[in-house]
Amino acid sequence: MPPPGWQSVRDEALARIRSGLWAPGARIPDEADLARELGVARTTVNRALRDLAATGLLERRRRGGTRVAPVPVRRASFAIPVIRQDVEDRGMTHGYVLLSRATVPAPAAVARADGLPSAAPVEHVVALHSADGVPFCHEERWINPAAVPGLASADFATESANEWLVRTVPVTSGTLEIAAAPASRAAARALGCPPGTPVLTLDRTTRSDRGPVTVARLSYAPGHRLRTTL
Amino acid sequence: MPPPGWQSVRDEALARIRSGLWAPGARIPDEADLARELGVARTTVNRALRDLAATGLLERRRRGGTRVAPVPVRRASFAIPVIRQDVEDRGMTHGYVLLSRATVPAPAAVARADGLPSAAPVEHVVALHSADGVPFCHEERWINPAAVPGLASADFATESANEWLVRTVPVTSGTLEIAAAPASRAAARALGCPPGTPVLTLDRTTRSDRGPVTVARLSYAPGHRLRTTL
DNA sequence: TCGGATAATATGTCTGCACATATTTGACCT
DNA sequence: AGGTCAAATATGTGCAGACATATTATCCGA
Repeated sequence: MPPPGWQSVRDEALARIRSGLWAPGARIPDEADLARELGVARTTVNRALRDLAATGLLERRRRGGTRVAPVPVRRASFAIPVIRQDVEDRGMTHGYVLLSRATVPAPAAVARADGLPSAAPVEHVVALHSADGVPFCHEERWINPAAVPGLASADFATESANEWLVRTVPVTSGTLEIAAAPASRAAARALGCPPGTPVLTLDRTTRSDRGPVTVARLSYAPGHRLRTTL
Repeated sequence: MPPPGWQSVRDEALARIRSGLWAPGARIPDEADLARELGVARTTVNRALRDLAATGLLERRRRGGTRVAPVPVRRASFAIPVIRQDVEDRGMTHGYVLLSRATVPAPAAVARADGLPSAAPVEHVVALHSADGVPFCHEERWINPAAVPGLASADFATESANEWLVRTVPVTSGTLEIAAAPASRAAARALGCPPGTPVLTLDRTTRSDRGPVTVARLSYAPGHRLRTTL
């Protein structure tokens, strides 16, 4: 009988939920009882149940006990990788081309998303990532020079702004928005599809303790899918 | 001096990463040393570092020690809620209309995604969710009757198939794919937009231990965004 | 020099115990 | 009845100590 282990406890709890023994909304035995029943320490039960609660299958409240979530709000997690790694993980070779770079006044939408004063000077960087020579992802990015020392001397011709930034600027927080949008004219040209083609877009904003760092829109080639397992 | 606590340890580690004291790729002190330095038990340090590793900021290997992830692959997690709840959480009232329901031979794409024999009989359910009366999400779903006892007597006119299923069938696993696609003719009509309009689609497959349960495509109204914070 | 067995090491996990903290229950008083 | 406050309770977290396990480093012989 090799491993009791917290994962076994979790699996046992999972089985009871799935079998209906523990019905949705119903309260389950408390940690101490389960520990006794399963012959493990309460700490171990705690870890297992905390794990299930993190995935949304259980709801726990102090003194209120633990109950099976009435509606199992599954929680899906995606790895948000550096694009080069994403491509290479698919067994393809990554290509990168800098399309343009310039200092411009921040467009209104960017200033708003980033919390920058309107029309503040920002670095505008546009690039295209490819996989095995096929356009993969169009990257349009605005960088706040005030929060990024050394920006002027960064060379985005050989390294993507994304990678340079994660290497250089310690990011403290940010947001991510996923949407479907018609390909902009520039993105369409770069991706080799007609303007207006539906493309998956990821809009990221990141901040450091020096203030807003960058706003980026990634437009993936038509047909791209984000996948995860539940 | 209120709470040392594992969260404080995590925050301290975070600060060291962000400040560059612990550089990307570099190895950090081992748990025992940190525990001594911070005046907590190793268990506490372990929990803190495990937490950071789960978010992708640290990489840990037995005997190999812990190091700062060279490229911080942030991990974003979305709650995949029941649509009604999603709408209500936004402070809007949820509406639901069943558009059609029929038993049909499984389309090839569905059979493939679900691992069903081609043209097996499946239940085809189409519905529209609305928020404050405005079209919100078009739901097209195929259900495998073989894995869902009681399907015939389910009433999808008043309750969405989604909710009925999560209430009725214990799901063991599944996949989720997010993509951008042109609105199908049916989805466009239901959502009130021209066919071909870019819409965000979520394709879900779910399985129980009885076999494939359902394949669903949710087409969100144009402009819909999935948001998360990093 | 190349393997391969062996030791060293950092993390993974369990246990038993203790105390902290959020909630709920219920007793008590008005 | 109604409201207040104190107990009871389940989870959250901490600690020290121990052993398990993966992986790396080292040593030794062919």
